[in-house]
Amino acid sequence: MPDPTPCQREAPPRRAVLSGLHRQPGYCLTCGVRAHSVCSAIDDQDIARLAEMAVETTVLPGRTFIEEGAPATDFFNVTAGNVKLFKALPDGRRQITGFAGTGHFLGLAVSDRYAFGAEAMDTVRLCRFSRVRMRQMMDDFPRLERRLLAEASNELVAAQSQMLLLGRKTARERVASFLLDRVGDAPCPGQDRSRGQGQGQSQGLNQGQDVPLPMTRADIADYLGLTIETVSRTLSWMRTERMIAIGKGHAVRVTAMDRLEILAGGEA
Amino acid sequence: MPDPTPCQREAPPRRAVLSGLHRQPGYCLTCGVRAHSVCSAIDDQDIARLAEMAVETTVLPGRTFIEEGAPATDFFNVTAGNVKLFKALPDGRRQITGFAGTGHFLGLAVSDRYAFGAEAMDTVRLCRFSRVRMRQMMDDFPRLERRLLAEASNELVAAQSQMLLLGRKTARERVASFLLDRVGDAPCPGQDRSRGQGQGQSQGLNQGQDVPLPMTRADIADYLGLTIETVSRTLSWMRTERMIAIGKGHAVRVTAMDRLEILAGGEA
DNA sequence: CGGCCAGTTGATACTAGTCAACGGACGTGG
DNA sequence: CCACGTCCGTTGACTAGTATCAACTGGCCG
Repeated sequence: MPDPTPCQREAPPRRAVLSGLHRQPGYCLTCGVRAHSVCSAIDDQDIARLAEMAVETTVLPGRTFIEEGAPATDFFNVTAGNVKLFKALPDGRRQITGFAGTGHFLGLAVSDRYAFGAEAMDTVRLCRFSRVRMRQMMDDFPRLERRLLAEASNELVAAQSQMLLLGRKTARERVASFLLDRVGDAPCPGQDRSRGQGQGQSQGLNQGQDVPLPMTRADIADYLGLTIETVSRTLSWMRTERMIAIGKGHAVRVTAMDRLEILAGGEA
Repeated sequence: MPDPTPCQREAPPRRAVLSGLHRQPGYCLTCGVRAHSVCSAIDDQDIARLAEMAVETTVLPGRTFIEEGAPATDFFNVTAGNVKLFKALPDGRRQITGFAGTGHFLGLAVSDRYAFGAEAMDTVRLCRFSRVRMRQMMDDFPRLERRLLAEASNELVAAQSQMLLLGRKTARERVASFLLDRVGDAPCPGQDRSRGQGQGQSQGLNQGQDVPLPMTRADIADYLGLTIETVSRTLSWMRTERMIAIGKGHAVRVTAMDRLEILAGGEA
Protein backbone atom coordinates (compact mmCIF):
# COMPACT_ATOMS: atom_id res chain seq x y z
CA MET A 1 0.00 0.00 0.00
CA PRO A 2 1.50 3.31 -1.08
CA ASP A 3 1.93 6.44 0.91
CA PRO A 4 -1.41 7.04 2.61
CA THR A 5 -0.93 10.78 2.79
CA PRO A 6 0.69 11.54 -0.53
CA CYS A 7 0.55 15.27 -0.21
CA GLN A 8 2.62 16.43 2.69
CA ARG A 9 5.47 18.79 2.08
CA GLU A 10 5.24 22.28 3.29
CA ALA A 11 4.65 23.59 6.75
CA PRO A 12 1.01 24.34 7.54
CA PRO A 13 0.90 28.00 8.57
CA ARG A 14 -2.29 29.53 7.21
CA ARG A 15 -4.98 31.90 8.33
CA ALA A 16 -7.86 32.25 5.89
CA VAL A 17 -9.95 29.34 4.68
CA LEU A 18 -8.08 29.44 1.42
CA SER A 19 -4.43 30.25 1.25
CA GLY A 20 -1.30 28.33 0.50
CA LEU A 21 1.83 28.24 -1.57
CA HIS A 22 2.48 27.16 -5.09
CA ARG A 23 3.74 23.66 -5.58
CA GLN A 24 7.28 22.87 -6.62
CA PRO A 25 7.70 21.95 -10.30
CA GLY A 26 8.37 18.31 -9.53
CA TYR A 27 5.47 18.01 -7.17
CA CYS A 28 2.93 16.24 -9.37
CA LEU A 29 5.45 13.68 -10.55
CA THR A 30 5.37 12.02 -7.17
CA CYS A 31 1.78 12.79 -6.24
CA GLY A 32 0.03 9.55 -5.39
CA VAL A 33 -3.30 11.05 -6.27
CA ARG A 34 -2.41 11.90 -9.84
CA ALA A 35 -3.12 8.45 -11.18
CA HIS A 36 -6.69 8.65 -9.94
CA SER A 37 -7.42 12.16 -11.06
CA VAL A 38 -7.68 14.40 -14.08
CA CYS A 39 -3.99 15.22 -13.65
CA SER A 40 -3.19 11.87 -15.21
CA ALA A 41 -4.19 13.43 -18.53
CA ILE A 42 -0.93 15.39 -18.52
CA ASP A 43 2.31 13.63 -19.39
CA ASP A 44 5.36 13.59 -17.14
CA GLN A 45 7.16 16.00 -19.40
CA ASP A 46 4.43 18.62 -19.13
CA ILE A 47 3.28 18.05 -15.61
CA ALA A 48 5.64 20.63 -14.17
CA ARG A 49 3.50 23.37 -15.68
CA LEU A 50 0.53 22.01 -13.82
CA ALA A 51 2.48 21.74 -10.62
CA GLU A 52 3.60 25.34 -10.80
CA MET A 53 0.08 26.64 -11.07
CA ALA A 54 -1.25 24.43 -8.30
CA VAL A 55 -1.63 26.03 -4.92
CA GLU A 56 -1.35 23.80 -1.92
CA THR A 57 -4.34 24.33 0.33
CA THR A 58 -5.51 22.77 3.56
CA VAL A 59 -9.05 23.10 4.85
CA LEU A 60 -10.03 22.25 8.40
CA PRO A 61 -12.99 20.01 9.18
CA GLY A 62 -16.32 21.78 8.89
CA ARG A 63 -14.95 24.74 6.97
CA THR A 64 -16.77 25.86 3.85
CA PHE A 65 -14.20 26.60 1.15
CA ILE A 66 -16.60 27.05 -1.75
CA GLU A 67 -19.48 29.41 -1.08
CA GLU A 68 -22.55 28.90 -3.23
CA GLY A 69 -23.05 31.92 -5.45
CA ALA A 70 -19.56 33.34 -4.87
CA PRO A 71 -17.44 34.32 -7.87
CA ALA A 72 -15.97 31.16 -9.31
CA THR A 73 -12.27 31.88 -9.44
CA ASP A 74 -10.72 28.48 -8.95
CA PHE A 75 -10.84 24.81 -9.71
CA PHE A 76 -9.91 22.31 -7.05
CA ASN A 77 -8.55 18.83 -6.93
CA VAL A 78 -8.94 16.91 -3.69
CA THR A 79 -5.70 15.25 -2.69
CA ALA A 80 -6.75 14.08 0.76
CA GLY A 81 -9.88 13.99 2.86
CA ASN A 82 -13.54 14.16 2.01
CA VAL A 83 -15.78 16.98 0.92
CA LYS A 84 -19.52 17.43 0.80
CA LEU A 85 -21.08 19.44 -2.01
CA PHE A 86 -24.44 21.07 -1.46
CA LYS A 87 -27.03 23.58 -2.45
CA ALA A 88 -29.19 25.40 0.04
CA LEU A 89 -32.42 27.35 0.27
CA PRO A 90 -32.66 30.70 2.04
CA ASP A 91 -34.43 29.16 5.03
CA GLY A 92 -31.63 26.71 5.63
CA ARG A 93 -32.95 23.56 4.02
CA ARG A 94 -30.12 21.95 2.22
CA GLN A 95 -29.44 19.24 -0.26
CA ILE A 96 -26.09 17.53 -0.45
CA THR A 97 -25.55 16.87 -4.14
CA GLY A 98 -22.56 14.65 -3.69
CA PHE A 99 -19.52 13.62 -1.72
CA ALA A 100 -16.08 14.16 -3.17
CA GLY A 101 -13.11 12.12 -2.04
CA THR A 102 -9.46 11.95 -2.97
CA GLY A 103 -8.85 12.54 -6.65
CA HIS A 104 -12.11 14.31 -7.21
CA PHE A 105 -12.17 17.43 -9.35
CA LEU A 106 -14.34 20.36 -8.25
CA GLY A 107 -15.53 23.54 -9.81
CA LEU A 108 -16.76 22.63 -13.25
CA ALA A 109 -19.14 25.34 -14.33
CA VAL A 110 -19.57 27.63 -17.25
CA SER A 111 -21.01 30.36 -15.11
CA ASP A 112 -18.81 32.83 -13.32
CA ARG A 113 -20.27 31.86 -9.98
CA TYR A 114 -20.17 28.61 -8.08
CA ALA A 115 -23.46 26.80 -8.34
CA PHE A 116 -22.87 24.86 -5.14
CA GLY A 117 -21.05 25.04 -1.86
CA ALA A 118 -18.32 22.75 -0.61
CA GLU A 119 -17.44 21.93 2.97
CA ALA A 120 -14.63 19.82 4.38
CA MET A 121 -15.83 16.74 6.26
CA ASP A 122 -12.40 16.10 7.71
CA THR A 123 -9.04 17.73 7.17
CA VAL A 124 -8.92 18.24 3.43
CA ARG A 125 -5.95 18.92 1.24
CA LEU A 126 -6.48 20.49 -2.12
CA CYS A 127 -4.66 21.55 -5.22
CA ARG A 128 -6.16 24.85 -6.23
CA PHE A 129 -5.95 26.17 -9.79
CA SER A 130 -7.09 29.50 -11.09
CA ARG A 131 -9.69 29.08 -13.80
CA VAL A 132 -7.80 31.31 -16.16
CA ARG A 133 -4.65 29.27 -15.95
CA MET A 134 -6.56 26.05 -16.06
CA ARG A 135 -8.13 27.20 -19.28
CA GLN A 136 -4.69 27.75 -20.72
CA MET A 137 -3.79 24.22 -19.80
CA MET A 138 -6.94 22.96 -21.48
CA ASP A 139 -6.03 24.91 -24.59
CA ASP A 140 -2.63 23.29 -24.69
CA PHE A 141 -3.67 19.80 -23.66
CA PRO A 142 -6.88 18.52 -25.21
CA ARG A 143 -6.44 15.30 -23.29
CA LEU A 144 -7.12 17.25 -20.13
CA GLU A 145 -10.37 18.44 -21.55
CA ARG A 146 -11.25 14.93 -22.60
CA ARG A 147 -10.60 13.69 -19.14
CA LEU A 148 -12.77 16.41 -17.66
CA LEU A 149 -15.53 15.54 -20.07
CA ALA A 150 -15.36 11.94 -18.93
CA GLU A 151 -15.49 13.06 -15.32
CA ALA A 152 -18.45 15.34 -16.00
CA SER A 153 -20.26 12.60 -17.89
CA ASN A 154 -19.89 10.24 -14.99
CA GLU A 155 -21.17 12.81 -12.58
CA LEU A 156 -24.10 13.45 -14.85
CA VAL A 157 -25.00 9.79 -14.79
CA ALA A 158 -24.72 9.76 -11.02
CA ALA A 159 -26.85 12.88 -10.81
CA GLN A 160 -29.56 11.25 -12.88
CA SER A 161 -29.62 8.24 -10.58
CA GLN A 162 -29.84 10.55 -7.62
CA MET A 163 -32.79 12.36 -9.20
CA LEU A 164 -34.56 9.04 -9.53
CA LEU A 165 -33.80 8.32 -5.91
CA LEU A 166 -34.96 11.72 -4.67
CA GLY A 167 -38.03 11.91 -6.84
CA ARG A 168 -39.34 8.39 -6.73
CA LYS A 169 -37.85 6.19 -4.05
CA THR A 170 -39.19 5.61 -0.55
CA ALA A 171 -37.08 6.23 2.54
CA ARG A 172 -36.17 2.54 2.82
CA GLU A 173 -35.22 2.36 -0.82
CA ARG A 174 -33.12 5.49 -0.50
CA VAL A 175 -31.16 4.25 2.46
CA ALA A 176 -30.66 0.84 0.87
CA SER A 177 -29.43 2.45 -2.35
CA PHE A 178 -27.13 4.67 -0.37
CA LEU A 179 -25.55 1.78 1.49
CA LEU A 180 -25.10 -0.26 -1.65
CA ASP A 181 -23.48 2.65 -3.43
CA ARG A 182 -20.88 2.65 -0.71
CA VAL A 183 -20.23 -1.05 -0.49
CA GLY A 184 -16.71 -1.68 -1.60
CA ASP A 185 -15.49 1.77 -0.79
CA ALA A 186 -12.30 1.29 1.11
CA PRO A 187 -12.43 2.23 4.79
CA CYS A 188 -9.36 4.31 4.07
CA PRO A 189 -10.85 6.71 1.56
CA GLY A 190 -9.10 7.33 -1.68
CA GLN A 191 -7.24 4.08 -1.88
CA ASP A 192 -8.20 0.83 -3.40
CA ARG A 193 -11.29 1.57 -5.38
CA SER A 194 -10.68 -1.75 -7.09
CA ARG A 195 -13.99 -3.05 -5.84
CA GLY A 196 -12.77 -6.61 -6.13
CA GLN A 197 -15.72 -8.84 -5.50
CA GLY A 198 -13.24 -11.59 -4.75
CA GLN A 199 -12.68 -11.77 -1.06
CA GLY A 200 -13.92 -8.24 -1.07
CA GLN A 201 -13.11 -6.07 1.88
CA SER A 202 -12.57 -8.19 4.90
CA GLN A 203 -15.32 -10.65 4.32
CA GLY A 204 -13.31 -13.42 5.79
CA LEU A 205 -15.67 -16.28 6.45
CA ASN A 206 -18.17 -13.85 5.39
CA GLN A 207 -19.56 -11.61 7.91
CA GLY A 208 -20.78 -9.25 5.25
CA GLN A 209 -19.42 -6.19 3.56
CA ASP A 210 -18.18 -3.25 5.55
CA VAL A 211 -19.54 0.11 4.56
CA PRO A 212 -17.60 3.13 5.74
CA LEU A 213 -19.81 6.08 6.55
CA PRO A 214 -17.53 9.02 7.22
CA MET A 215 -20.50 11.35 7.42
CA THR A 216 -23.04 12.16 10.10
CA ARG A 217 -26.71 11.21 10.04
CA ALA A 218 -27.45 14.79 9.17
CA ASP A 219 -25.27 14.53 6.08
CA ILE A 220 -26.89 11.28 5.03
CA ALA A 221 -30.29 12.86 5.51
CA ASP A 222 -29.37 15.93 3.48
CA TYR A 223 -28.02 13.68 0.77
CA LEU A 224 -31.09 11.45 0.61
CA GLY A 225 -33.69 14.16 1.00
CA LEU A 226 -34.83 12.83 4.39
CA THR A 227 -34.63 13.89 8.03
CA ILE A 228 -32.10 12.55 10.49
CA GLU A 229 -34.89 10.84 12.39
CA THR A 230 -36.05 8.97 9.32
CA VAL A 231 -32.51 7.91 8.47
CA SER A 232 -31.98 6.71 12.01
CA ARG A 233 -35.28 4.85 12.13
CA THR A 234 -34.66 3.24 8.76
CA LEU A 235 -31.21 2.03 9.74
CA SER A 236 -32.65 0.69 12.99
CA TRP A 237 -35.33 -1.12 11.04
CA MET A 238 -32.72 -2.67 8.77
CA ARG A 239 -30.86 -3.81 11.83
CA THR A 240 -33.92 -5.49 13.35
CA GLU A 241 -34.50 -7.10 9.95
CA ARG A 242 -30.92 -8.35 10.13
CA MET A 243 -29.93 -6.74 6.86
CA ILE A 244 -27.16 -4.72 8.47
CA ALA A 245 -25.17 -4.56 11.68
CA ILE A 246 -24.42 -1.16 13.11
CA GLY A 247 -21.01 -0.80 14.67
CA LYS A 248 -19.41 1.91 16.68
CA GLY A 249 -18.21 5.10 15.13
CA HIS A 250 -19.75 5.39 11.70
CA ALA A 251 -19.40 1.89 10.44
CA VAL A 252 -22.08 -0.37 9.08
CA ARG A 253 -21.78 -3.95 7.98
CA VAL A 254 -24.12 -5.26 5.33
CA THR A 255 -25.19 -8.75 6.28
CA ALA A 256 -27.86 -9.38 3.67
CA MET A 257 -26.72 -7.80 0.46
CA ASP A 258 -29.36 -9.65 -1.53
CA ARG A 259 -32.30 -8.31 0.44
CA LEU A 260 -30.78 -4.85 0.44
CA GLU A 261 -30.48 -5.00 -3.31
CA ILE A 262 -34.09 -6.00 -3.68
CA LEU A 263 -35.05 -3.14 -1.39
CA ALA A 264 -32.99 -0.66 -3.35
CA GLY A 265 -34.93 -1.66 -6.43
CA GLY A 266 -32.37 -1.93 -9.18
CA GLU A 267 -33.21 0.40 -11.99
CA ALA A 268 -35.30 -0.93 -14.81
CA MET B 1 -37.61 34.30 -38.62
CA PRO B 2 -35.66 31.49 -40.22
CA ASP B 3 -36.87 28.18 -41.45
CA PRO B 4 -38.86 26.70 -38.59
CA THR B 5 -38.21 23.13 -39.66
CA PRO B 6 -34.64 23.30 -40.80
CA CYS B 7 -34.18 19.62 -41.33
CA GLN B 8 -36.42 18.41 -44.10
CA ARG B 9 -34.92 16.79 -47.10
CA GLU B 10 -35.46 13.16 -47.71
CA ALA B 11 -38.64 11.23 -48.05
CA PRO B 12 -39.87 9.72 -44.77
CA PRO B 13 -40.16 5.97 -45.43
CA ARG B 14 -39.06 4.11 -42.34
CA ARG B 15 -40.03 1.12 -40.32
CA ALA B 16 -37.99 0.73 -37.14
CA VAL B 17 -37.81 3.39 -34.49
CA LEU B 18 -34.35 4.24 -35.67
CA SER B 19 -33.40 4.22 -39.29
CA GLY B 20 -32.57 6.84 -41.85
CA LEU B 21 -30.06 7.91 -44.44
CA HIS B 22 -26.78 9.69 -44.18
CA ARG B 23 -26.85 13.41 -44.73
CA GLN B 24 -25.44 15.04 -47.81
CA PRO B 25 -22.02 16.67 -47.34
CA GLY B 26 -23.40 20.16 -47.53
CA TYR B 27 -26.21 19.49 -45.13
CA CYS B 28 -24.88 21.04 -41.97
CA LEU B 29 -23.85 24.24 -43.74
CA THR B 30 -27.47 25.22 -44.07
CA CYS B 31 -28.78 23.61 -40.90
CA GLY B 32 -30.54 26.25 -38.84
CA VAL B 33 -29.93 24.29 -35.68
CA ARG B 34 -26.17 24.25 -35.98
CA ALA B 35 -25.72 27.67 -34.44
CA HIS B 36 -27.45 26.55 -31.26
CA SER B 37 -25.76 23.20 -30.93
CA VAL B 38 -22.44 21.50 -30.45
CA CYS B 39 -22.08 21.39 -34.23
CA SER B 40 -21.12 25.06 -34.14
CA ALA B 41 -17.78 23.92 -32.77
CA ILE B 42 -16.86 22.67 -36.24
CA ASP B 43 -15.84 25.16 -38.92
CA ASP B 44 -17.51 25.42 -42.29
CA GLN B 45 -14.53 23.86 -43.98
CA ASP B 46 -14.72 20.74 -41.85
CA ILE B 47 -18.41 20.46 -41.33
CA ALA B 48 -18.88 18.20 -44.34
CA ARG B 49 -17.21 15.39 -42.43
CA LEU B 50 -19.78 15.77 -39.72
CA ALA B 51 -22.60 15.87 -42.22
CA GLU B 52 -21.49 12.67 -43.84
CA MET B 53 -21.53 10.75 -40.61
CA ALA B 54 -24.86 12.14 -39.49
CA VAL B 55 -27.86 9.92 -40.05
CA GLU B 56 -31.18 11.63 -40.57
CA THR B 57 -33.72 10.15 -38.22
CA THR B 58 -37.34 10.86 -37.47
CA VAL B 59 -39.10 9.62 -34.36
CA LEU B 60 -42.86 9.63 -33.99
CA PRO B 61 -44.55 11.07 -30.89
CA GLY B 62 -44.45 8.74 -27.92
CA ARG B 63 -41.77 6.50 -29.35
CA THR B 64 -38.83 5.59 -27.17
CA PHE B 65 -35.67 5.86 -29.21
CA ILE B 66 -33.17 5.42 -26.41
CA GLU B 67 -33.80 2.46 -24.16
CA GLU B 68 -32.35 2.68 -20.68
CA GLY B 69 -29.67 0.03 -20.26
CA ALA B 70 -29.38 -0.71 -23.98
CA PRO B 71 -25.93 -0.72 -25.58
CA ALA B 72 -24.94 2.87 -26.19
CA THR B 73 -24.06 2.93 -29.86
CA ASP B 74 -24.98 6.45 -30.90
CA PHE B 75 -25.01 10.08 -30.00
CA PHE B 76 -27.94 12.24 -31.02
CA ASN B 77 -28.54 15.85 -31.78
CA VAL B 78 -32.13 17.07 -31.71
CA THR B 79 -32.90 19.14 -34.79
CA ALA B 80 -36.63 19.48 -34.27
CA GLY B 81 -39.20 18.58 -31.66
CA ASN B 82 -38.93 17.83 -27.96
CA VAL B 83 -37.66 14.85 -26.06
CA LYS B 84 -38.07 13.69 -22.49
CA LEU B 85 -35.22 11.90 -20.76
CA PHE B 86 -35.96 9.57 -17.91
CA LYS B 87 -34.93 6.79 -15.63
CA ALA B 88 -37.33 4.16 -14.36
CA LEU B 89 -37.69 1.58 -11.62
CA PRO B 90 -38.72 -2.00 -12.33
CA ASP B 91 -42.21 -1.39 -10.99
CA GLY B 92 -42.83 1.44 -13.40
CA ARG B 93 -42.17 4.47 -11.28
CA ARG B 94 -40.28 6.92 -13.33
CA GLN B 95 -38.34 10.10 -13.03
CA ILE B 96 -37.94 12.47 -15.91
CA THR B 97 -34.43 13.84 -15.58
CA GLY B 98 -34.81 16.51 -18.19
CA PHE B 99 -36.43 17.78 -21.34
CA ALA B 100 -34.36 18.21 -24.46
CA GLY B 101 -35.37 20.57 -27.23
CA THR B 102 -33.92 21.64 -30.54
CA GLY B 103 -30.15 21.80 -30.50
CA HIS B 104 -29.77 19.54 -27.51
CA PHE B 105 -27.10 16.88 -27.57
CA LEU B 106 -27.91 13.43 -26.18
CA GLY B 107 -25.95 10.36 -25.25
CA LEU B 108 -23.02 11.60 -23.20
CA ALA B 109 -21.84 8.68 -21.15
CA VAL B 110 -18.62 6.90 -20.53
CA SER B 111 -20.35 3.59 -20.01
CA ASP B 112 -21.21 1.36 -22.94
CA ARG B 113 -24.87 1.43 -22.02
CA TYR B 114 -27.34 4.27 -21.94
CA ALA B 115 -28.00 5.39 -18.40
CA PHE B 116 -31.37 6.84 -19.31
CA GLY B 117 -34.22 6.47 -21.74
CA ALA B 118 -35.42 9.03 -24.26
CA GLU B 119 -38.90 9.39 -25.69
CA ALA B 120 -40.24 11.73 -28.33
CA MET B 121 -42.88 14.13 -27.03
CA ASP B 122 -43.86 15.19 -30.52
CA THR B 123 -42.45 14.39 -33.93
CA VAL B 124 -38.73 14.57 -33.40
CA ARG B 125 -35.98 14.88 -35.94
CA LEU B 126 -32.50 13.85 -35.01
CA CYS B 127 -29.00 13.72 -36.33
CA ARG B 128 -27.60 10.40 -35.24
CA PHE B 129 -23.85 9.78 -34.93
CA SER B 130 -22.11 6.54 -34.14
CA ARG B 131 -20.02 6.90 -31.02
CA VAL B 132 -16.96 5.53 -32.76
CA ARG B 133 -17.08 8.11 -35.49
CA MET B 134 -17.95 10.84 -33.09
CA ARG B 135 -14.87 9.97 -31.11
CA GLN B 136 -12.80 10.39 -34.25
CA MET B 137 -14.28 13.82 -34.69
CA MET B 138 -13.44 14.68 -31.11
CA ASP B 139 -9.87 13.51 -31.69
CA ASP B 140 -9.58 15.79 -34.68
CA PHE B 141 -11.45 18.76 -33.29
CA PRO B 142 -10.75 19.58 -29.67
CA ARG B 143 -13.19 22.46 -29.94
CA LEU B 144 -15.94 19.91 -30.24
CA GLU B 145 -14.87 18.34 -27.00
CA ARG B 146 -14.72 21.72 -25.35
CA ARG B 147 -18.22 22.47 -26.47
CA LEU B 148 -19.42 19.15 -25.13
CA LEU B 149 -17.73 19.84 -21.82
CA ALA B 150 -19.55 23.15 -21.59
CA GLU B 151 -22.82 21.43 -22.39
CA ALA B 152 -22.18 18.76 -19.78
CA SER B 153 -21.20 21.34 -17.19
CA ASN B 154 -24.42 23.21 -17.74
CA GLU B 155 -26.44 20.06 -17.40
CA LEU B 156 -24.60 19.23 -14.23
CA VAL B 157 -25.55 22.56 -12.73
CA ALA B 158 -29.15 22.02 -13.77
CA ALA B 159 -29.07 18.54 -12.28
CA GLN B 160 -27.86 19.91 -8.97
CA SER B 161 -30.70 22.41 -8.87
CA GLN B 162 -33.11 19.64 -9.65
CA MET B 163 -31.71 17.56 -6.79
CA LEU B 164 -32.38 20.45 -4.44
CA LEU B 165 -35.90 20.68 -5.80
CA LEU B 166 -36.58 16.96 -5.52
CA GLY B 167 -34.97 16.51 -2.15
CA ARG B 168 -36.02 19.61 -0.29
CA LYS B 169 -38.82 21.58 -1.91
CA THR B 170 -42.54 21.26 -1.25
CA ALA B 171 -45.02 20.59 -4.02
CA ARG B 172 -45.90 24.27 -4.34
CA GLU B 173 -42.28 25.28 -4.47
CA ARG B 174 -41.59 22.64 -7.09
CA VAL B 175 -44.36 23.73 -9.38
CA ALA B 176 -43.45 27.39 -8.95
CA SER B 177 -39.81 26.66 -9.74
CA PHE B 178 -40.86 24.64 -12.75
CA LEU B 179 -42.99 27.44 -14.16
CA LEU B 180 -40.30 30.04 -13.59
CA ASP B 181 -37.70 27.88 -15.29
CA ARG B 182 -39.89 27.96 -18.34
CA VAL B 183 -40.76 31.63 -18.36
CA GLY B 184 -39.21 33.17 -21.40
CA ASP B 185 -39.06 29.96 -23.34
CA ALA B 186 -40.46 30.77 -26.73
CA PRO B 187 -43.82 29.19 -27.48
CA CYS B 188 -42.20 27.89 -30.62
CA PRO B 189 -39.52 25.73 -29.07
CA GLY B 190 -35.97 26.07 -30.23
CA GLN B 191 -36.25 29.64 -31.39
CA ASP B 192 -35.68 32.83 -29.57
CA ARG B 193 -34.04 31.82 -26.37
CA SER B 194 -32.94 35.41 -26.14
CA ARG B 195 -34.99 35.90 -23.03
CA GLY B 196 -35.19 39.56 -23.78
CA GLN B 197 -35.86 41.33 -20.56
CA GLY B 198 -36.70 44.25 -22.82
CA GLN B 199 -40.35 44.77 -22.15
CA GLY B 200 -39.73 43.46 -18.70
CA GLN B 201 -41.54 40.33 -17.80
CA SER B 202 -44.25 41.90 -19.86
CA GLN B 203 -45.86 43.15 -16.73
CA GLY B 204 -46.76 46.76 -16.77
CA LEU B 205 -49.98 47.04 -18.59
CA ASN B 206 -49.51 43.72 -18.64
CA GLN B 207 -51.07 40.40 -18.94
CA GLY B 208 -48.15 38.41 -17.65
CA GLN B 209 -45.67 36.03 -19.18
CA ASP B 210 -46.73 33.08 -21.26
CA VAL B 211 -45.28 29.76 -20.30
CA PRO B 212 -45.44 27.05 -22.92
CA LEU B 213 -45.97 23.62 -21.46
CA PRO B 214 -45.61 21.14 -24.30
CA MET B 215 -45.83 18.25 -21.87
CA THR B 216 -48.67 16.49 -20.12
CA ARG B 217 -49.44 16.66 -16.42
CA ALA B 218 -47.98 13.19 -16.13
CA ASP B 219 -44.70 14.43 -17.55
CA ILE B 220 -44.63 17.39 -15.21
CA ALA B 221 -45.35 15.09 -12.31
CA ASP B 222 -42.62 12.66 -13.29
CA TYR B 223 -40.24 15.58 -13.66
CA LEU B 224 -41.07 17.11 -10.29
CA GLY B 225 -41.33 13.90 -8.33
CA LEU B 226 -45.04 14.37 -7.69
CA THR B 227 -48.29 12.76 -8.81
CA ILE B 228 -50.50 14.17 -11.53
CA GLU B 229 -53.16 14.90 -8.96
CA THR B 230 -50.81 17.00 -6.88
CA VAL B 231 -49.62 18.89 -9.94
CA SER B 232 -53.19 19.55 -10.98
CA ARG B 233 -54.25 20.63 -7.51
CA THR B 234 -51.25 22.90 -7.14
CA LEU B 235 -51.86 24.60 -10.47
CA SER B 236 -55.51 25.02 -9.52
CA TRP B 237 -54.49 26.54 -6.23
CA MET B 238 -52.17 28.97 -8.00
CA ARG B 239 -55.05 29.93 -10.25
CA THR B 240 -57.37 30.65 -7.33
CA GLU B 241 -54.56 32.67 -5.80
CA ARG B 242 -54.35 34.60 -9.07
CA MET B 243 -50.71 33.81 -9.61
CA ILE B 244 -51.36 32.16 -12.94
CA ALA B 245 -54.05 31.85 -15.56
CA ILE B 246 -54.59 28.49 -17.14
CA GLY B 247 -55.42 28.56 -20.82
CA LYS B 248 -56.52 25.92 -23.23
CA GLY B 249 -54.15 23.37 -24.62
CA HIS B 250 -51.04 23.40 -22.47
CA ALA B 251 -50.52 27.06 -21.95
CA VAL B 252 -50.14 28.93 -18.70
CA ARG B 253 -49.79 32.62 -18.15
CA VAL B 254 -47.91 33.85 -15.13
CA THR B 255 -49.76 36.82 -13.69
CA ALA B 256 -47.82 37.33 -10.46
CA MET B 257 -44.21 36.61 -11.17
CA ASP B 258 -43.14 38.16 -7.88
CA ARG B 259 -45.25 35.93 -5.70
CA LEU B 260 -44.26 32.93 -7.75
CA GLU B 261 -40.62 33.76 -7.24
CA ILE B 262 -41.10 34.04 -3.51
CA LEU B 263 -42.85 30.71 -3.55
CA ALA B 264 -40.11 29.06 -5.56
CA GLY B 265 -37.66 30.14 -2.90
CA GLY B 266 -34.62 31.42 -4.73
CA GLU B 267 -31.57 29.48 -3.76
CA ALA B 268 -29.47 30.81 -0.95
C1' DC C 1 -72.65 7.86 -30.57
C1' DG C 2 -69.26 5.70 -27.75
C1' DG C 3 -64.68 5.01 -26.17
C1' DC C 4 -60.56 6.86 -24.67
C1' DC C 5 -57.47 10.05 -22.74
C1' DA C 6 -56.08 14.21 -20.16
C1' DG C 7 -57.28 16.76 -16.57
C1' DT C 8 -59.85 18.17 -12.27
C1' DT C 9 -61.72 17.48 -7.84
C1' DG C 10 -63.02 14.97 -3.55
C1' DA C 11 -62.38 11.56 0.34
C1' DT C 12 -59.24 8.91 2.69
C1' DA C 13 -54.76 6.59 3.75
C1' DC C 14 -50.14 6.57 4.79
C1' DT C 15 -45.32 7.95 4.60
C1' DA C 16 -42.22 10.84 6.41
C1' DG C 17 -41.80 15.26 9.03
C1' DT C 18 -42.10 17.62 13.47
C1' DC C 19 -41.63 18.01 18.28
C1' DA C 20 -39.84 16.10 22.28
C1' DA C 21 -37.35 13.19 25.53
C1' DC C 22 -33.50 10.52 26.41
C1' DG C 23 -28.73 8.09 26.36
C1' DG C 24 -23.96 7.73 25.34
C1' DA C 25 -19.49 9.74 23.98
C1' DC C 26 -16.48 13.29 24.51
C1' DG C 27 -14.25 17.41 26.27
C1' DT C 28 -13.75 20.96 29.80
C1' DG C 29 -13.10 22.64 34.16
C1' DG C 30 -13.73 22.57 39.07
C1' DC D 1 -11.84 12.37 40.13
C1' DC D 2 -16.54 13.70 38.80
C1' DA D 3 -20.01 17.29 37.34
C1' DC D 4 -21.42 19.56 33.44
C1' DG D 5 -22.49 20.82 28.73
C1' DT D 6 -22.59 19.68 23.99
C1' DC D 7 -23.10 16.91 20.06
C1' DC D 8 -24.76 12.89 17.85
C1' DG D 9 -27.86 9.42 17.53
C1' DT D 10 -32.15 6.83 18.90
C1' DT D 11 -36.88 6.35 19.95
C1' DG D 12 -41.77 7.75 20.80
C1' DA D 13 -46.07 10.41 19.93
C1' DC D 14 -48.35 13.10 16.97
C1' DT D 15 -49.07 15.83 12.60
C1' DA D 16 -49.05 17.28 7.96
C1' DG D 17 -48.23 16.97 3.26
C1' DT D 18 -48.74 13.98 -0.57
C1' DA D 19 -50.20 9.69 -2.39
C1' DT D 20 -53.93 6.76 -3.41
C1' DC D 21 -58.42 5.60 -4.90
C1' DA D 22 -62.38 7.10 -7.12
C1' DA D 23 -65.75 9.84 -9.60
C1' DC D 24 -66.57 13.07 -13.02
C1' DT D 25 -65.88 16.39 -17.13
C1' DG D 26 -64.62 17.82 -21.64
C1' DG D 27 -62.21 17.10 -25.98
C1' DC D 28 -60.99 14.19 -29.72
C1' DC D 29 -61.55 10.59 -33.03
C1' DG D 30 -63.20 6.44 -35.19
